[in-house]
Amino acid sequence: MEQRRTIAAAAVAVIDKAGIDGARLRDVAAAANVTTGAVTHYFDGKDAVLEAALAEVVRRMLERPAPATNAPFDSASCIELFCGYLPLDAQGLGEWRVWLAFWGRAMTDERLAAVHRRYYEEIVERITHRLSTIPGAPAQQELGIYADSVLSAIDGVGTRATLEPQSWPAERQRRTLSALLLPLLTTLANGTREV
Amino acid sequence: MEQRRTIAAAAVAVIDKAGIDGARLRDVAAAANVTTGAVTHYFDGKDAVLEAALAEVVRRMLERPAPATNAPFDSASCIELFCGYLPLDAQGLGEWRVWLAFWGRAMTDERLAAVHRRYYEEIVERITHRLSTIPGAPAQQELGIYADSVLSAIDGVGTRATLEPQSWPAERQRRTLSALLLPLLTTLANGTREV
Amino acid sequence: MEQRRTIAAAAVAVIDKAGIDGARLRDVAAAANVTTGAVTHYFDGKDAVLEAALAEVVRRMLERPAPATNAPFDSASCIELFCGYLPLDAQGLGEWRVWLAFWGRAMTDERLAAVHRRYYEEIVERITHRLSTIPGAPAQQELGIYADSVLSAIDGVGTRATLEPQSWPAERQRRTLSALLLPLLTTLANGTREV
Amino acid sequence: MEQRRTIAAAAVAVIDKAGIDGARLRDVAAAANVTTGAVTHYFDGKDAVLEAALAEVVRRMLERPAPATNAPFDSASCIELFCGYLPLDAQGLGEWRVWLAFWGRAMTDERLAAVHRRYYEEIVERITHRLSTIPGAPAQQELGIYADSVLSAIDGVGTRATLEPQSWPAERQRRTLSALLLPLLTTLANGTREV
DNA sequence: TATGAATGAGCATTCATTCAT
DNA sequence: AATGAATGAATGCTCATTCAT
Repeated sequence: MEQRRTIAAAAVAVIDKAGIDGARLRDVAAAANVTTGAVTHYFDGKDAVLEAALAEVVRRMLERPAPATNAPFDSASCIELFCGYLPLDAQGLGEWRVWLAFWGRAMTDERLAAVHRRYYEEIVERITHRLSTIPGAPAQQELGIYADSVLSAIDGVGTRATLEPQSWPAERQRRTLSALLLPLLTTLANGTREV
Repeated sequence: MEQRRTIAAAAVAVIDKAGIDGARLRDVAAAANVTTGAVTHYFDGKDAVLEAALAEVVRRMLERPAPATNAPFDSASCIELFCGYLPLDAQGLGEWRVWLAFWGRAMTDERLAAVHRRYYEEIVERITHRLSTIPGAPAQQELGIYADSVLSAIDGVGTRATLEPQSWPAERQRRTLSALLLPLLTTLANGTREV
Repeated sequence: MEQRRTIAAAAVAVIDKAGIDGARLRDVAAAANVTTGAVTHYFDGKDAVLEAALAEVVRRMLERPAPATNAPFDSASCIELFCGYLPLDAQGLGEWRVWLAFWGRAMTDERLAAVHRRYYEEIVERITHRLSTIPGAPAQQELGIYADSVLSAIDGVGTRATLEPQSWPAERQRRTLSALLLPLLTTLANGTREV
Repeated sequence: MEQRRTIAAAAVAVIDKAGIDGARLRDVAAAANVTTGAVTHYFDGKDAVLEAALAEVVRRMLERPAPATNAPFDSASCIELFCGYLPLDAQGLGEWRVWLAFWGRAMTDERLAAVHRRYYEEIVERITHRLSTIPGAPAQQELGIYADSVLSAIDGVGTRATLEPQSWPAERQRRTLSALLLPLLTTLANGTREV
């Protein structure tokens, strides 16, 4: 149903503004221009709305970055690709805020944790695929540790930038992620694997 | 008052178990072996209790890692030092769980955000100090970008390990952080700065 | 309309299963294989559906017992006739369950109370008619007290059997009703009236 | 706690007036001169309040009738004792209204059903004890069927009188119960057992 | 200092009812 | 005649907070 998507999007907006704790179903309904009854008509309850909101954010985060090109490998453009996952603009920041707000809940809510795991699997796969285009890169299987590293770098920078957005403009995020990944990619490209 | 500390510690335990949303003041009181009245006697309200709980976790996280030695620089031991901030054991995981649970709230609660910022400043200072012991390291001022990188790496790995503890035993955390930081430290030690 | 009857029957089934409080119009609609809109199309509201359900049960209860025969009076067969009103089998129990569920509502709902009264009038009349076949029975008018007695006996046994169906198989119901009515009928047949 | 009893009594009053369906926790609280919070402070929820209300009514019903005397057996006074269980006055009617309102719920609520069963056991025991004082009465064990009969008679008359209080003044209830029980007691006293 | 009974505003949730199709 | 999405008032329940002791 189209309304489900609308309500989920409204929930994302409300969580972005008020946090998960401050997100009331009434506000979600108002943001979606429907009544509270409509919300519970489309969802089994608040938890279901929250889960849909998380899924909505995940969907957006996955749609955002430019798809991997077939151009020959280049460290700078590779890093730029990874920067696409960072909260560089207002929209990205909004998504990260909601995404990060769910972490606290995912620890005590198995359904949310499951959505999380699925998202990370997808992201890791994408990163792995990208890294596999590096000339001299190790076998797909061995790339896992590097994909984990890249994802951790993105998460670390993204987290900091989300929690202190004033101090972390896009440029600082890019610089920090580059500082972390450039040596890694160089090492990887040189075939020097000494983990 | 000693009781304040007791209650804050109890709050940490409750949040670890039930999450911030599931943390009721009654449970905190019960965990501290006091009455609800005692809690509101020592604190102005729930937010104050939460803030104290966050401060308690921060205190523990800062006390945990071994202090920087004056031994000559060594990449492996330097990384091992940073690993000390990761959720390698049950206790560390408990702290990270609470710490991470607060991120969602810090985005909409300025007081919590302030505690956060202060903690990061302290951590960044420590990391910077450690990096400054690297032979051929750039000036203290220029080290900021590297300190940010190291902290982001720790946060990224720690976050993932906290959210998927089953899949992230200590060894995997160490390996991933090493993969990220070893090339960085090597670059830094070589004096090659090309960010 | 035939649909009214279908919906009323569905309501009876739902009330039997979930009780009056647990009977939702949605479930009634589902049980009747129609939509909620159809229910409110044929009835003015929930109360009207409930009233129709009660009427349906009353209709069934009146249809159940064998019609009085013209055979010469016989205490045993007379009692057996009255036993026909008891919840002796699964179907009868289902009717009694719904019937009894309505008593609670009838006390605060005049419309339901009216259906009740009409049903009792009909039953009393039937019982009176049956008693009037007893040789030496008093005048129709005086029989009222005995009809009330018989009806009370039936209600008392039926109530208990409905509330504790496990402990009240058909045989126990018959035995109890017989113990109550046999002395009464004997007294009546002897013309000894000393109320 | 004394308050539990107060609230339970208030619940009985509300149910008497509005029925179980119309009994809102807010009204119960108001009737008890406490807030809704106090109600849920003393009870786990609405069901618990209802259960307590039922228990309160049962307690009252058991306290009402005069205790069996040791006077020599007398049919009239024995019946008068049983009449003590009928809704002869306003207070008794109120208790019966609530008691009867619960029947509908007891069929789908095991906890309420359990309270019911316990009450009936107690009543049956009392009646059995009373019947055992009849000269020439059968053994205690055999009295069960008669106790069931007496209880059914009381329930039948009480039910009718509760549902149609206008038509069933005390006198009519007494007369009907007498008509039912006098032949039974006579039969019993004569030692003629032919059930 | 400390208690814990009591408060009551705020919330999700239920469900009969409506109405455009 | 029939649909079923949408409504929104009504209600139970939670829980931080208060206050008399």
